[in-house]
Parts: sequence; C-alpha cells; structure tokens
Amino acid sequence: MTIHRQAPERKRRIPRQARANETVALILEAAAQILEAGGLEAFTTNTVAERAGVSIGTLYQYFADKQAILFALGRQEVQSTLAELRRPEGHQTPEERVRYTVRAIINAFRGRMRVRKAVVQAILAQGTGIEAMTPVAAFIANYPRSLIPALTDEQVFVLSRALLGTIRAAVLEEQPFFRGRAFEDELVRLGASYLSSVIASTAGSTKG
Amino acid sequence: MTIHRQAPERKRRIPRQARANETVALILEAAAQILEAGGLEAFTTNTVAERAGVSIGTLYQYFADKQAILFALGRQEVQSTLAELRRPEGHQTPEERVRYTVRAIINAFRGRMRVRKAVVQAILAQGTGIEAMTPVAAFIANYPRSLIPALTDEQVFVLSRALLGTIRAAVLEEQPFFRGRAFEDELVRLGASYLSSVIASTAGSTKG
Amino acid sequence: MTIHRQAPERKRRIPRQARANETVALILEAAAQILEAGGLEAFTTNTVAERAGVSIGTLYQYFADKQAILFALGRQEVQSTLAELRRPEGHQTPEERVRYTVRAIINAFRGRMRVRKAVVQAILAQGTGIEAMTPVAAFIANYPRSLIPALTDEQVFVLSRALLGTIRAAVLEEQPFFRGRAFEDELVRLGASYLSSVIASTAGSTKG
Amino acid sequence: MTIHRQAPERKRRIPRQARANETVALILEAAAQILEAGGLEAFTTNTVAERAGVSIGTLYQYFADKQAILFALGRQEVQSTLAELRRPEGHQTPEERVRYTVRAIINAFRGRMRVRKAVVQAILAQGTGIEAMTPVAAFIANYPRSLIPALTDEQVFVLSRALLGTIRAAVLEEQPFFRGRAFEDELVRLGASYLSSVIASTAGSTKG
DNA sequence: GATGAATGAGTGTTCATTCAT
DNA sequence: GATGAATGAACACTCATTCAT
Repeated sequence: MTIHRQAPERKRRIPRQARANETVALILEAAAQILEAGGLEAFTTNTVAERAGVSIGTLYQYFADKQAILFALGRQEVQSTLAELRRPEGHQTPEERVRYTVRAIINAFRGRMRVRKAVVQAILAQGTGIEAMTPVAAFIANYPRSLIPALTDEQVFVLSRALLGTIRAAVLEEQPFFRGRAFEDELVRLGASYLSSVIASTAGSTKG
Repeated sequence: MTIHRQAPERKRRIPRQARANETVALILEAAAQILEAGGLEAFTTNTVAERAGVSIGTLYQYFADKQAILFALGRQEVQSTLAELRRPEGHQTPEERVRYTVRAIINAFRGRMRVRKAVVQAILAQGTGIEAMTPVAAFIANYPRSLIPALTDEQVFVLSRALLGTIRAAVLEEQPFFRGRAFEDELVRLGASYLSSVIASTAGSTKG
Repeated sequence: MTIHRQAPERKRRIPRQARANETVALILEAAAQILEAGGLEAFTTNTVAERAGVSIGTLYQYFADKQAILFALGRQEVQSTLAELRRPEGHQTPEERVRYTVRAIINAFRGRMRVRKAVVQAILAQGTGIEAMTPVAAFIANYPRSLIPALTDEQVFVLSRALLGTIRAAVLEEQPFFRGRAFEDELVRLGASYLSSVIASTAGSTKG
Repeated sequence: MTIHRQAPERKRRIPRQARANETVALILEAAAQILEAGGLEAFTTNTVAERAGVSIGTLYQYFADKQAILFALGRQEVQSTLAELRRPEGHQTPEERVRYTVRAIINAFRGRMRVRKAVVQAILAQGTGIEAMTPVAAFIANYPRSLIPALTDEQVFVLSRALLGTIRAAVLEEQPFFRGRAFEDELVRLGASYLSSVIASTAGSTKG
C-alpha cells in the first residue's frame, strides 16, 4: 500500500512516517483532481506536484515515475473495490450475489467517473499494467467456481470480462445511464443468465 | 501553433488518383507493421513515413495528424468487419446469428493481434474516437431489435458491449485462447443466453 | 567527419546537403565558443543551440546527445593534428622531428586553450572515449619505431604519453608558459633525450 | 541559494572526536567503493551517504559539498604518497632517487586502480581541484632543484608532469603493464635522461 | 505533389543541498 | 550531533508539425 513499485531497483523511499503517508495521499488526490478536470492530457508530474502543494522532488521521492502515480490510483481503487466485494457473507441466491458484485464495481471510484475514465485510459494505454486490474476479475470468478468447480479458463474469462468490459465501456463512453438501476439490472441479467447456461450445460457433461 | 487538431476527420486531400491511394495504403501498412513490432511507443510519424518509404511531408499530405492514421487503420477494419457482418442472409437461429457475429469480430484485423491491440489502445487512450468503434456495436443491435423491437437502450448497450468488451479484453490481455473454438463458444453462449433472458422477460410485460 | 556516432542505432540524420554541413559547423563553432567562455559548466545543449542560431531540435538532428558534440570537437581536432603531423617529409634529425611533433600537438585547437581543456575533461570524464585520443599517440610512435624497430610496448607508451601527458597537464592547469618557446624546448629535450637513451641502450643488446 | 560553494576547503567541522574521524573514514571508504564500482556517474552524495550508513545530513556535517569528498580522497592519497616520498634519506645516485619516486607514485592508492582512475577522472573532470595533486609534483622538483638550483619553471614542470602524466595515462587507459618492472624502468629512464640532459646543458651556460 | 531540414514547446527526471525535528 | 523529508533549479531530449525549396 505504501510501496508504489514492486519492480527491481526500488529506489523510492518507503514512507514510514505519518507525514510521508499524508504526502502520498496529497499527491494522489491532486492527481485525481487533475485527471478529473483535464484528463490524461493535463496530467503532468509538475502539475500534479504543484496541485498537491509539494515540490516535484518530493513527488519523485514517493513515485518512481509518472506511471507509478496512475498505477497507485488504480491499485487504491482495486483494493477498496476488493474490500467491498469481500464484505457480504450471507447472500444466498446467485442473482443476489451477482447484483452485489455488479454494484460494487459500478460504485468504484466513488462517483468520480472522469477520474475513473482517465485511470482506465492511462492503464489501457500501455500494454503493461492491465494486470493491475485482474484481482477484481479473479475475485469475480471465486464465487462461480465454488458453484461449478469445473469452470474452464474461457468461462471464467468471459464471465468476468463481460461484466467488467461492459462497465468499462460505459465508463469510457460516459454513458448517462451508468448509475441507473436499469443498467444494473441488465448487467445482473447478463451475469445470471450466462451462469445459468453454464450450469445447465455442465450438469449433464464432464469436462476433460 | 499549439493546437494541432483543427477539426475532426479533416483529411488534407481526398485521394483520387491511383498513386495517391497507393501512398495511403503504403502508409497504413507501415503503420500497422510498426504497431505490430513496437506497439504504440514506437509509433511516431517520422518512423511511419520512413517505413512507408515516403517523406514526412507526404505523410502529412494525406493525414491531418498522427491520430488520423490510427483512426484510418481502425476505420478500415471497422469497414471490412461491417461488410462481413452484412453478408449472411439465410441464417436462421439466433444462436447461429450470434456465432456468426462473434466470429466476424474475432476475425477482424485478420490475425494481427498486436496491431489490433495497439489500435484499440490508441483509440481508447484519448476520449475522442471511441465512437469510431460504435458502428459495429450499432450493427450488432440491429438483429436483436428486429426480434424485440422494444429493447431498451441499456439492453442494446449491454448486449453489444458484453461481446465487444469481452473480446477487447482478450485482445488487450493477449489471451492465448483468443482464436480458439472454446472462447467463441462461450461468447456465443453469453450473447444467446442474455438474448433469451431478455426475450423471456419481455414476453409477459408491456413497455411504456 | 559527418557521422557523429558509430554506435548502434544510429538515429541521427547523416547530413548530405550543403546546408546541413553548414549547420553542423555552426553548432561545433558555437560549442567551442561556449566552452571557451564558460567551460564545461556553461555547456548545455540548449545554450549551444541558441548560440548556433539553430533550434534545439536541429541540434539533435545532427548529434545523438550532448557528448557527441564534445566528441565531434575532439575528433575534428585529432584529424587536423594528424594531418599536420603527416605533412613533413624532409625533416632530418630526430630532434627536428620531435620538435615538429611537439609543436603540432601544442598548436592543436588553434590556441583555444579553454576549449581544449573542456574537451579533454569531457573525454576523460568518462572511461569510454579515451581511445579517441590514441590516434595521435599511435602516430607519434611511428617515427621512433622506424628508427628502432625493437621498441617495446612500454617504451612506445612512455615516449608518447610523456609528451602528450605533459602537454595535457599544461592544458588542464592552464599554464601561462604553454605557448612559449621555452616550454617547447623542454618538451623536445624530453623526447630527444629519452629517445637517445633508448637507442644507446638498444645498440649493444638484443631484445627477446 | 544558487551558489553552492562558498569558499574552497571550508570543512563544516574539524573532526576532533574519535567518532567523527570514524564517520569521515566511513564516508571516504564508501565513496571509494562507489567510484570503484560505478565510476563518477554513480557517485552521488545520497548514494555515498547510504553506502556509508550515515544520513545525508551527517555527510554534509563533514563535507562542505560533493567536491570536498573527492578532494579529501585525493588529498588522503597525496598525503600518504608524500609521506612515502619523504622517507628515503641515504639514496645517492640520481637514478636511484628517480626510481624511488616513480615507484612511490605507481604504488599510490595501494593497488586500487579503479578507485585511482575514478578519483583522477573526477578531479580532472572539473577545472578546479587539479592543484590538489600538485604537492606531489612540487616534491618531485625538490631533489632536482637541490642538484640544479637554476632549474626553470618549465623544466620543473616538464620533469614532474612527464612522470606524473605518463603514469596518469597508464591509469586512465588501464594499461596491463602498469605494475610491471619494465614500465618502471622506462619511467626511470625518462626522468634520468631528461635530468642528465638538463644538467649537461646547464653546465656550460648561465641562465638570465 | 514531394521533400526533409528545421522547429521549439513541452516534459520527465535528477540530485546537491537545506533545515525542522 | 544526527536525521531524512523536502526542495527546486537545472537539463537533456522528443516528436508532431511546418514550409521553403
């Protein structure tokens, strides 16, 4: 959480003190604001530092490079989405489960759609880093796998990416219905119907 | 001087002569090769011109700016995918129809996955241009609409983006099973099951 | 002379036109002036470009990086010193020969001692590039070798480096007597006396 | 604020306590190691402090600036070389004397050729600081002056720099014969023959 | 139409140094 | 005395784009 780069040669300081963590938070918030206001184009290290009220040197004390800020932003959100996803315990029906998942993903980035869009763009814009988002996909697969242990890789992939991909498309296209109930309903239908179909087809057969 | 894009889609010259068309093709092919080899990072106007064997000035004679090359590449592919999608006439079952659609989309960019990835990244990387991909989405919606005229916006969106988004994710993540039959099967299942569910729920209700 | 980098990945343009060569000369002259006036410290790519009256981009069209300018300056001087060294044909006595050599080396960089100092510093500052100066050393060894074929590696080295090293020290220390006759006389004495000593000792012995 | 060097040789603190001396030694050793391993490029104050196991603040308690560390390293070696040079008393022949001097200089930095190279590069790389090495040169001149009081500045310079410069060149070029007897012999010949020549020429004439 | 030399705004990043704790 | 977080001036270098030839 405090380490912003697992990569080799970690040259950046690992903040141990309160002030340092505060600084990191300041920088991330500034980054989010700039992304929200001006998109990826306005996002320069100098601008972020300035907005955060710290020197450019301080920024580089905590982030190895520009990318690292974007990744940190993404990781932060993945973490809290994951935390949200892990919360429910007593949900019963698959449909309820799917709905809960869908809602948690939609609610990521707490409403800051522009920030979300910018982060998604930034991460997609480079081949590297897409994996940053896979923890959520992996989590989505957990539940179905508990129902159907024999789920194939392709099925896991399709189930998780259908939901994530559709939501992602809505984010990128800035669809107005994004936070509406109807959209959520359809996503739930998408997940639930696919799951049912898989279950039905798996019932009578055995996968090698 | 600082703004490099005057207006969207403003090609410098509408190529009418054979030679001009050839030059454009040369440039697009060079762009594809560079994208394939080095990704978005290696994609610079000077490099493309050099690879195409034309001067940088000539490149700018046909493309308003760097983006335009990427868009042209995307448009080219959207066109041929659309042409492919329009081809079938006698397909009967919804499932067959979905399979055909899925296959056509998977086959876009004729196997050049790296090029496809780069083009997708490039187009996603900027807010503008996502629409470039919507014609395919629009087409996907045509057939379902003919079955269920009362389809809501959200349903159209979810159906089309679930397929496109999942395929897109597979492209970006360079999934090895991308061109396999199993993946296609699951995409078909995804579309067909969702469609069935929508039909079932629409059957007994009336839309305002 | 026009290629400023033999290194792999030669990305920089090889100037073929008259204007281009002129530009290169302009840049080198500007570099020399800046070095002369402010030393290595004042030597920045932007400053050089500005002084040369070209844009920074143009500078980078011809020089791969900052170092390359310094190396080009050094190479240029090594070439002309070499040309000078090759000139004499009818010199007879070893002493005359030594004097001519010493004088040619002292006269390198045509009096611009500060430029010379900066170039020497720059080249010494990195392990790589010291060899850039060896052609002159190699040439110095030619004549002695024609007199005494059995010269050892150490003798060749000592003879050439004694002269070059002493002159280099005078440059780096900015000795005021650098261009004086007395200094030249002593260098000649150094070379001639060493050579005589070697000849004397070689006369009666046989090297393995 | 922009000028970081107030005055030459202004150590922050004259270490009087044992601990302080230890710290200084720690820093110098760290500096040597870093220079040895990564050359001048890797030599940054932060890196040195880290390697020394002290904070950057502490480093600055003992060294006015980055340069000062390099100078201290050079001075340390100059001191011990000087101590070595002063040792002999009963040497008689000029040649013996020259040999002893040459040997002492070659043995400086006790075998750490990489460190020596790096220190030499570092000190040469900046105009300032070359004088740091002159004490040795000055000492070299002492003995000849005792033989020939009328030695000119140029003669003193040539004699000392011929030896130092040749050795320096061997260090920079990492000549394999550096520690061999043959190299030493030739350096002795160089010094002795030059000295003889000067004596011979001085014998019959009178300098103004 | 074609060329390619020239442009230069813009940006990421480093690292010596300070000073509040 | 020691610490190390913060500073910020300084720079090298890129690359989309233009325009004189």
